Amino acid sequence: MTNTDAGRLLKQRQQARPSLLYAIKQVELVVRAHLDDLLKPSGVTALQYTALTVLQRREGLSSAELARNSFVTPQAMADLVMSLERRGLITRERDPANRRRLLLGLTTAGYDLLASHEPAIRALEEQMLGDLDLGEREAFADFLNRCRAALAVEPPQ
Amino acid sequence: MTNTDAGRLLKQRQQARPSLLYAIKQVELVVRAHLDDLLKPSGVTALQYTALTVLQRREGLSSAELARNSFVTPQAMADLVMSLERRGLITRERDPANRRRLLLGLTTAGYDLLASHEPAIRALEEQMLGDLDLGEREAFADFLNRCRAALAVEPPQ
DNA sequence: CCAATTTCAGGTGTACTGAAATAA
DNA sequence: CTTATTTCAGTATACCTGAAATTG
Repeated sequence: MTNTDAGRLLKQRQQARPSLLYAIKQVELVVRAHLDDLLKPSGVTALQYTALTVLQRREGLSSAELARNSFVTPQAMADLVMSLERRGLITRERDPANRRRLLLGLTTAGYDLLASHEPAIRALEEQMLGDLDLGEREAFADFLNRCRAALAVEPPQ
Repeated sequence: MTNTDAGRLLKQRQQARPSLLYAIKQVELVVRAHLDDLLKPSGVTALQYTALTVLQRREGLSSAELARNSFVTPQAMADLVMSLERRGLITRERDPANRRRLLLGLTTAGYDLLASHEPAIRALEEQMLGDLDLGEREAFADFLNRCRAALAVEPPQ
């Protein structure tokens, strides 16, 4: 069967129910839109905020490790890390055990920024999950973790 | 309590379990990384591919409607739409009932492109869900739809 | 010599704000 | 007159490839 044949068949049945891949993307899109609105006043993007929350949980990561965590190139993460450093939200210090690496950590300003947004972020998550009971939330988290594990070579933490 | 106090408290307990917002973002990140690799040979980005799948399900949308569906500005979507038209994957035709609107539709080349990638996309979804049985998949889809509905003013479709 | 981290250089894609033209 | 859609112009950020320097 040629591609054109396949295309015509697809056009004929015209169904193509939305996939779970698409459903995940849609939820992520609407979450990001809300996050952008929420974070705009403080001048950090959703991407920068996410990087800060990762550093909060795993202090002492290098930029390269952070890049692997987010599936981007080390160069792309370097841009983000430098802008966070310029804003005074993170520090970079040579790893004494391996002088190639620059270990990242949050400054007090970084912690303050996270703390100041925590209530609104928590409220956003609560709005998203409002309809789900405790058991459903646990199942949801479990599904997401299993999906990530099934696609990732190395699960982040 | 000042922000600085909150920041210190957060630093002290050092817990901050990953949120469901973050778990969703992580799954979306790893899916997008796989999608990019998959689509790279054909020269379309994951965003362009997603737009094509939306048009496949809902032919006759305008660019502005597509933009609202993806929570981006009409200008941002116009860029994407024009590049799809330049590649010959979609058509734009004046809506006879409302001559402001340009209705979007897939060309045969557009359908062929979707059809040629369908098996790999389906395999990617299967790899992601490999661990989940049928009942869990239905519950997962249900959770995602309820989360989107809880955050979106207007559910797409 | 090879691998990992960082940095420099340059290019492209994405999405934004602001503003204007057209049509309902 | 107001609103929606599209288009034009300019800008910032994000992310990429390629290459070089440093260290292990």
